[in-house]
Amino acid sequence: MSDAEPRPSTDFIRSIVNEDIRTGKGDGRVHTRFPPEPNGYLHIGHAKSICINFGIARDYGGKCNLRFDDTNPVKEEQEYIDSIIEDVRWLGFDWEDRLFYASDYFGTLYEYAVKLIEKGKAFVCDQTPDEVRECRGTLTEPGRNSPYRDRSVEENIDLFERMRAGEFPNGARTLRAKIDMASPNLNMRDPVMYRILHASHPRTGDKWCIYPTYDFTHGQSDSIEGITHSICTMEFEDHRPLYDWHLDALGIYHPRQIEFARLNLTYTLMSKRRLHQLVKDGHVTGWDDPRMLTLCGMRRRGYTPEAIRNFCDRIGVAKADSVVDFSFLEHCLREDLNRRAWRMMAVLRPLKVVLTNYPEEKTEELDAVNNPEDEAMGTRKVPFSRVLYIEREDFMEDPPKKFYRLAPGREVRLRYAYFIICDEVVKDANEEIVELRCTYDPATRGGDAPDGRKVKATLHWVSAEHALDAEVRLYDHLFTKENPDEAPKGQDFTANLNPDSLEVLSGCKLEPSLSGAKSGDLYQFERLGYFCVDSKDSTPAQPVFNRTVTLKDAWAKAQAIERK
RNA sequence: UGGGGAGUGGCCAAAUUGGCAAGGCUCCUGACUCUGGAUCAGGUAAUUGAAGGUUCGAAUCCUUCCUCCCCAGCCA
Repeated sequence: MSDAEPRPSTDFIRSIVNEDIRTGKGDGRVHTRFPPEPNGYLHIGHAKSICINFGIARDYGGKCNLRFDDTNPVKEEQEYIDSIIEDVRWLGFDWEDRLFYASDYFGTLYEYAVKLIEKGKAFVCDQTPDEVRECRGTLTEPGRNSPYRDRSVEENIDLFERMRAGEFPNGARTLRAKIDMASPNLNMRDPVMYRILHASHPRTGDKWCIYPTYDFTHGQSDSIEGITHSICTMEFEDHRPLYDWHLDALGIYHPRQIEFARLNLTYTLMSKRRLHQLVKDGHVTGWDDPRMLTLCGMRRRGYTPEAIRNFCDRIGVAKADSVVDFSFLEHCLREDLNRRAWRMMAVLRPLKVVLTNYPEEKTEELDAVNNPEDEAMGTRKVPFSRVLYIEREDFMEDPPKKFYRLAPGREVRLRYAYFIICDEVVKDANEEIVELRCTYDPATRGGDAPDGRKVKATLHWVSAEHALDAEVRLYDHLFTKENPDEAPKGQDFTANLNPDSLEVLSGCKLEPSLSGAKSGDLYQFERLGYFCVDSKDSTPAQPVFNRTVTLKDAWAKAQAIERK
């Protein structure tokens, strides 16, 4: 094995896992978890986290739990729980019987809290939110102790029990960890462990009126589940000392928290707050709008789980802030679609072509390849007749040098059909081109000339008589700027919304094989891009297709550069 | 001006721990082609944030500095 493959480099998290296994930490066990808060829909950034957590479990023969971090009933809803379960499953991951909720542990967490009170490591504080803020200090100044910090264990226990019993209104008291108000890490300045929230919880209903905070919940939940590596994003790095403090104070099993940089993508926004805003303010049609980088939006757009997973596996895992080019996501998408999608012909902006030397009543069935990348996908028949549609942009009356499609007097090939020559351009009163009159060469049936002559272009087409009508939705980036947050003074990201992010085309002409198209089928409309049936709005009578992504298009690119 | 992180071609990102700067995306050529797709071949692009220092040798070690990100929710 002299020319061994260079071993794929391991990211820093896997290096840590390797080291832990080598040193026998945790008996060589690997157990991760994906811990979403059910307060919104999952997006491509979550996919990265999902792929890391489930991927590491898979690679090391370990396990990965799905755990909802549902400690804030005022923001969380069953709708989100349902969508998250659906999306993680769709992405292709399996948590077997390990679907958990932090709320499953509310009882245990309460006991843990009592334990810390008994150890003198927690106290009930009567300060108002404003007073807490007041005493917290600033980035450069230490905080001051709460006047309630030195209550007796008995009084703390009594008050905490009464908090639980519902004796006090929201915000009246909190349970706080007794750590260090002078800590340079603000998270360590006696952080709140429990707050009073008279709110109904999607899972526990009205059983509780006090709820543990993230900091008092996450590590203990990890501990309870026997998590070995608790992987989260960088903004929690400051919380790690607190994560560790709770676990040590409690003296329970202590997982290790590891932080990585969250995903950013050009032309897209990832924060849930702003995703909410886009939906709420009607800039998109919903969480599953195909322009959204939510998993449900991407699914509706035609992204495959395979493409998303491959993308996540290839972008790498590191701690430095980064912004991945959107074109890389598209690259991964096309790579998958190219080898799986059925090739079809569809004309989006039809231009009528009449073959003047083709018999009026005649129809032929021509053979077309379903996928040149995969012979096993076979061939199909495509009907051909005297009147056809071609793409408007495939004809130019007065073409520039680099344009080598159809033009007056020029010969091109109709894919899988015949060579045709354009003899005449028919215009209406407004000088609009409404029809092309062409002649075909019967000897070129199937697309090859027996005399060996070549044509520069091959066009897609659809027989008018046999065509299916459809609506096609073309999508572009939701934002015009690589960084949507880069807005003019006084304006926010909505100033960068792309007015052309959606273009709806009606009266598109599809080849008849598409009549059986159903949601989830992957298609390439030849020379145009990849398309899918819209899962919401399409009906057999009125089909609606979404453009998932265009094909790479050297001609379009050259034109775009020329226009600049 | 406290604390915590991070800086490697335009964008991600490796570099077996001091040994002669991978790979992918983008971009540009060319070949091939019944998709201006795919594929194949090649190319442009990095004094590794900066300056000093140690060393035969530094992206890796030491000093100083610069820049960016996160933290003052009873959100996660």
